[in-house]
Amino acid sequence: MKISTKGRYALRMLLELAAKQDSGFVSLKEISEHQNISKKYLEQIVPMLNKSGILRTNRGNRGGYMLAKSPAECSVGDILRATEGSLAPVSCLEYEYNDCERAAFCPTLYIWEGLAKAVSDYLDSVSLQDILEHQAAAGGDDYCI
Amino acid sequence: MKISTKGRYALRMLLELAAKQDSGFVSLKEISEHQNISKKYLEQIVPMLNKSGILRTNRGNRGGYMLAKSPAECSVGDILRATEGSLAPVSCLEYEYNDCERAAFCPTLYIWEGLAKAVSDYLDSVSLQDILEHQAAAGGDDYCI
DNA sequence: AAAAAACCGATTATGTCAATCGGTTTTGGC
DNA sequence: GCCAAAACCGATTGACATAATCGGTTTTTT
Repeated sequence: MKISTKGRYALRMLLELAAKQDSGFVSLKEISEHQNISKKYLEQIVPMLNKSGILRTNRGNRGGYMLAKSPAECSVGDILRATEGSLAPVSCLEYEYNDCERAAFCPTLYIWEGLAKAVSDYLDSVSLQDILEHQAAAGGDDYCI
Repeated sequence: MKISTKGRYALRMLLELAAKQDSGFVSLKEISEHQNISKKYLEQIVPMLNKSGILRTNRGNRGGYMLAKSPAECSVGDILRATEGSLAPVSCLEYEYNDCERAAFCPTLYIWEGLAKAVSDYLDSVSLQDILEHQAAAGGDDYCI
């Protein structure tokens, strides 16, 4: 039941972009140095966020990334779904339609559905904007992980 | 964010014990055959449940296991916490006291705390008894996983 | 033309998960 | 008392996902 580094790093990267919304495109080099995360590893995470329409890209010299939406419209749920593959707690809930033939008779399936809903509901309720505001009130920017 | 086979198998084993509450001690052989789970693998799971006071054991011939509490007192949260190691979504929340020196300044920590609470609250709200009743209404006993 | 950036994909190292193997100890029944 | 059946113990293996690195190509601005 762990969130992987991909998801956590993506969140940190996007929080930095959210804070620098008005500075135009920000390069991976800058993010990687600030966040102390390998640039090469971030390069692997970026396509996942692109595919979900979370990022806008500029290539070439002076290129970089910025948020495609406002921080308030960008939920932690969206970010983690894009980078974790899926937030489903069991594999049979990974796709929209459960193709397991025993699904109709599985006594525990509704438990996992309930858990998936609890997780999604919570993560969808928090936006990058919420975190920025919380951060402004608490005043830190030194990540545990 | 996946629940491992240990947790899922433990839940299935304990559901069988809950259903057979009045039959005295049930052997692993019987459970493993019913659930189609390797007996040897269940042997690895059992000590985790024992340590948490979920099971009662009888050794020797005619021995086996039974629930230490009533199914209504046994929550899915307790079972998964015992078998998954921890339900924490990030490692710095695995122990009661967060010993990470940056914890006070981490902008994302409160997100993970909120997620941990959402997960725990939901899983603690479901008991083996609830599943048995749901199962009686729906009528299946063929597990997906 | 050169520098800086995004992009691409292959490789490796590590670690956890899932499961198996080969035993020892305990206990009830004959 | 013996034996079969059960729980108990811990070491080993195989497979897979994670985390990260390496070595490049392409695009774009200056």
